[in-house]
Amino acid sequence: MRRAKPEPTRAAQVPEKASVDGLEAKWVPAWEQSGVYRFDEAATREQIYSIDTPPPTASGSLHVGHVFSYTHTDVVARFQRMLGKEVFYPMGWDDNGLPTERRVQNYYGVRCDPSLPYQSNFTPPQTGGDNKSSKASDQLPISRQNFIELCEKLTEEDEKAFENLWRNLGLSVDWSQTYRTISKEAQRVSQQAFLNNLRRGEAYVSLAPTLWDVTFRTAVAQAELEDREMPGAYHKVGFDGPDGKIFIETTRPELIPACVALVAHPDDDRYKKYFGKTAKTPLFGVEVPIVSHRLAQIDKGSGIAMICTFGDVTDVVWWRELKLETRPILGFDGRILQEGPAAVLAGPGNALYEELIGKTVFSAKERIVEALKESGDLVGDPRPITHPVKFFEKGDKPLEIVSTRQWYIKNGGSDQALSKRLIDLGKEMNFHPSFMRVRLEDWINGLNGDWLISRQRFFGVPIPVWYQLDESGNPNYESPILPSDQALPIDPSSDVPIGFSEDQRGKPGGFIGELDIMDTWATSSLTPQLAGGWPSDEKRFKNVFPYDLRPQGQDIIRTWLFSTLLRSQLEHGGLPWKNAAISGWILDPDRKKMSKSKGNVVVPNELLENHGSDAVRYWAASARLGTDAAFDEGQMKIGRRLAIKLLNAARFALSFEMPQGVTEVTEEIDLSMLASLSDVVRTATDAFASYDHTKALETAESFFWTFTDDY
RNA sequence: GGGCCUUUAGCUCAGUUGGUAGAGCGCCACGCUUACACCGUGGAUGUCAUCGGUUCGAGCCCGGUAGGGCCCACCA
Repeated sequence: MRRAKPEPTRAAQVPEKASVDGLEAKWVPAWEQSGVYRFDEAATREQIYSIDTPPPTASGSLHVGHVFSYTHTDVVARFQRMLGKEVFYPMGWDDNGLPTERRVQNYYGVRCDPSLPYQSNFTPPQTGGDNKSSKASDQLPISRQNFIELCEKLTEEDEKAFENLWRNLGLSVDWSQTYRTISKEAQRVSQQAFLNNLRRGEAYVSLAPTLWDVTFRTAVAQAELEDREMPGAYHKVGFDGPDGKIFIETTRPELIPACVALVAHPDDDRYKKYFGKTAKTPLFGVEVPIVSHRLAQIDKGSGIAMICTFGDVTDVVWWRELKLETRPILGFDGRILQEGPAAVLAGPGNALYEELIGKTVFSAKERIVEALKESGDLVGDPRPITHPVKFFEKGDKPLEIVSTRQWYIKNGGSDQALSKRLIDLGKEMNFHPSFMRVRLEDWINGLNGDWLISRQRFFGVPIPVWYQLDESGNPNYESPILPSDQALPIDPSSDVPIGFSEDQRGKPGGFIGELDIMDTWATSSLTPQLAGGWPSDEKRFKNVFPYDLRPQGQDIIRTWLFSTLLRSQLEHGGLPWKNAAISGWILDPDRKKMSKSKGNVVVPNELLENHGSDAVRYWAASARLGTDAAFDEGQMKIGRRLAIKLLNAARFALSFEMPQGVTEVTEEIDLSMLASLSDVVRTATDAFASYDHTKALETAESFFWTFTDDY
């Protein structure tokens, strides 16, 4: 039987003066106590409307944008409840991952050094440091476990602040249904889904050139990239060709020791004669083949380029397709490797390479340019340009490319059938507004490889595998040792695989644990499963999955929406939700996107205090889905005025004696009012049903003013 | 290079299947009319970015151009 919901209370007495102040303090505890928004597990699927709520990054700061989009969702939840639906409206916190680590570093003044031992009763050197990045040298190195404990402590505090904001905003969330992406349960779900992917051949490990952030010392995925315009310079450099100098133009002369070939377009008459022959690199005198490839651009620079391992992603394509040699010179720290390529060490540039060892890319470039000038291999002065350079979206230094062993999940980037299936699923999904669908399609069509999910970080869900060591102590990466499903969650760096004992860790014939953790999105992509109790609570999961609604921001279509769709297809063979409601940005009054770095962010708590929750919600609700909205306190003042007017109108209506014994409305003016009211109800209901809350608001509001002014 | 959205009153925005341009804010004038001064009543305000096409008729449909915002792309 379904639990009876409390009746809405009708105002028992009419207050002296209507006021919207203090409503939050009154209703937040009242809702909590009555449990009016609790999800009823006894409801059947037809009675349920389920929402896969975005778990905000708990380590981020609260933002008006949050208030804006979460209000859109709440409006839908309340409408569905009015229709009589049992609404599943949980809330999660995305608390694992890099943003948390960075916040902990700055907040407590520490950094993680996995080689250090655990300290009990550890007190961090500071609390409450700001979010500006502090220098690594000022941070106290602490053990992995100490670091993780601080992460857990701080995220719990941050989550409380979020919850308070949501409660004050009046979100009708079921606060008994919360989840954290770092919790044991979330780790279990995440590891289980990963193991399922692995067993079905959808997850795999591979040694390959990988985009690498030298500051965070981790691999990053395609979805986390962004381009930034950076100053650079073309350096015209001469190679010794078969019949004299061949000039190339490069922005990265420091990679000359990593050069493995020269490449030009197959149709380029200037260079055709050289294909199949070789040239010698300047300074280092390494002999490299001259090859042809369609991606070489005739009109770019001199039309012939050097291929290095690896300067950019095109180099990777050339290297792979042309089966070139590998001459890496950059380490994980972004500095020139101690151990240079054999061909370089054996050549005339040996001494110069020795000088470069340990230098950053920047200083290596300076030294190389100097050397090129001395040798006469640099023609003219470097020509300054600005060009787009790939960055990790959270990083400060350009990404490098290094060869590493990483875990991947198939995402259609190298699988046409899967790619097509995902696009078809996208077409099955209702996007609100519908034009947002093309962003998903663009993304799927533009994928150029599988999803790299491993991260060389600390605070996250461990990849749950071990590797067996052979007699010489070399790990067998091809067939990892898996835990049993019942054992999850596990941490392979402290747990031991079945059939082994701890003293075999790291020993020949024994095992080692995978150290990498999974990317945040590898867990966030499972929010439908996490909130829905998969895989243990089958009844709950069947009742809420596939969800009715996924609300989210337009900026994370390529990440959250896409990866959730992917995991759902891989695990369940279909859509994770029927509707995706996409909210827009908040722009400041100058129509620029609000962001922390611009210093134009408005703190939501102050807004709620100054204007009242209803007023802020009114502002949020007056913006359509998918449309960027200006931050407009004027609109909040109108909302506040409307709320007060409503209270006053109610006060006025309640001041009349109810006539006794009258059961029928007969006055024409009354009938007319009721007729237009029912039009309003119909229009507003239709609008809500098609996720058009602004029309519903406008219709109701305009009727209300006619009602108070004229009726 | 490809794509999406957007351009309507000073501001923020509506304008349903084509049929004489709308709201709120702001502005101006008038009103202390016991629900509301956190108010009410009344008023002024537009070459619907631009050029062309379809049509009896275009803010709306079609094509071009420009401004603004965003996404994607292998960017030596």
